Amino acid sequence: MSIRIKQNPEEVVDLVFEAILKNRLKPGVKLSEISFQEEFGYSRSVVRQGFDKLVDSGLLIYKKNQGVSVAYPTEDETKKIYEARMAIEGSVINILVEKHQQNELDFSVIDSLILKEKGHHEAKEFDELIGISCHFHMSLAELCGNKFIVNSLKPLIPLSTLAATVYSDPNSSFCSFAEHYELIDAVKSNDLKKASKSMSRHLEHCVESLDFSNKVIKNNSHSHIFN
Amino acid sequence: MSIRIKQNPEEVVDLVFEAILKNRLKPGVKLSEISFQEEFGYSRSVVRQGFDKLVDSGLLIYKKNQGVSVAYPTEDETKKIYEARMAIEGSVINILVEKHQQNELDFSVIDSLILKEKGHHEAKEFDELIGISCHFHMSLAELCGNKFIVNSLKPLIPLSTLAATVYSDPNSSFCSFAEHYELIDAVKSNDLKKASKSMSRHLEHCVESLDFSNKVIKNNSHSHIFN
DNA sequence: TTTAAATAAATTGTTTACAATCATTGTTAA
DNA sequence: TTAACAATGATTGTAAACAATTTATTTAAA
Repeated sequence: MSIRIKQNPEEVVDLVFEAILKNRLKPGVKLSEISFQEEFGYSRSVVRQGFDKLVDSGLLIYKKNQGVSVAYPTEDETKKIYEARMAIEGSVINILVEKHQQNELDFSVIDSLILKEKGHHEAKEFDELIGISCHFHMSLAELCGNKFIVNSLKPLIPLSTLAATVYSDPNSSFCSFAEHYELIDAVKSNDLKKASKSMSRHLEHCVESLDFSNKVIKNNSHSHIFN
Repeated sequence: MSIRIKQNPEEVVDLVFEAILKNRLKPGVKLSEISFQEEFGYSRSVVRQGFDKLVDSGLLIYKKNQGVSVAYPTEDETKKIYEARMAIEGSVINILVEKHQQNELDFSVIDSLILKEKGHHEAKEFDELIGISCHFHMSLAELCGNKFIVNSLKPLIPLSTLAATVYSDPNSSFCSFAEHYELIDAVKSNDLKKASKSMSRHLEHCVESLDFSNKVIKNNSHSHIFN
């Protein structure tokens, strides 16, 4: 077994990206370059490059001489994140239905994700659900086969997760699995109108499930970086 | 007059961004960190940070140990760039018409751009037209008042310019000013259907005006960085 | 006790130096 | 002449050192 030197900034990006998706990195938490270096073994310059990318995508917030912290979306930002998602994902549906009409779509990834969602839903493992739900939306974009569309959507998904962490209402369910199923069903039956409506209603429901009067979490203390 | 030390990576980004928009930086040209440092006075680390951002946005292509060069879109990529633009800008039109119906839109920026376009068009200054045309599309996105939408579209516009440089057909006109006017007219008259159609046809025309059998330019030699 | 100032510590910003890699040129042999 | 190889030069990759700034702690005065 060879010792691999970690020096790829993209790994830092993925580490933070996935940590946010899995809700292990909370909004507002400060990330210091040195702790990251010590925790994961990347050199500071590599950590910095990764952080820079994450700042560009909006997942981390940068303040001069104060480093970076995980984004903490405001109510207004949250609504605009979803407006942007609607803009992009609405078009994604258009493309998918058109592609499906020409039998160019392979649903295997999507189907297995829905199955996974169903499993976690029935087992009431709601924490797992968030991450998979995000992957579902990303997979839809990837099905378009257009990297530019994927790149456009990419930062918006974890931002939604952050918003959900801040404004989640324990009483209502966020990004429901049933709606995902309904959406895919409409695509599969070549029903553009129904699929479009399904997507817009789904995203609307996601926002409606949030409670903006109830800000949760502002935990800046941390012995280890991810909890 | 104080001497200002240049150390903002964002300035490097803007420099390259505008150079591409104004067609002064040609597709495929290699950019070396050192020449950039010597030409513009930024330190290498600052140049590097700027380049990194441009690579992330897709404007520059990065190869390990070989640095960066200006993107050179293939035919397939070009079509996907426009598919992605259609996805985003189609939704932009939806948002704008809805906003206009509630009198929330200030057309002053757009109107002055169209006037500028008209001037250059009549004066047959076609080189100037490209840059302004790009600003027109960006301004439309900015009118939405949603930075996430703007960020999504941002890299696609200069990529379109690069594609136009590679595949431009001298016989047909690219991104015509008349269609811009028609588009805005439809928005102003609250005609969603017409505005949507106008945008999709406009983008289609942009692609149709390209001649993919005729690759132009592959000029890697350069004494100075921008020509 | 509280507040303010001064000092110390920790973190970020930037440059510089060195290592690693690639591209080019020059040499030699078929 | 051409192809393969070796040596050189230039460029990029990385890390470490130093400077600047912010944050935390201590000290002193009100």
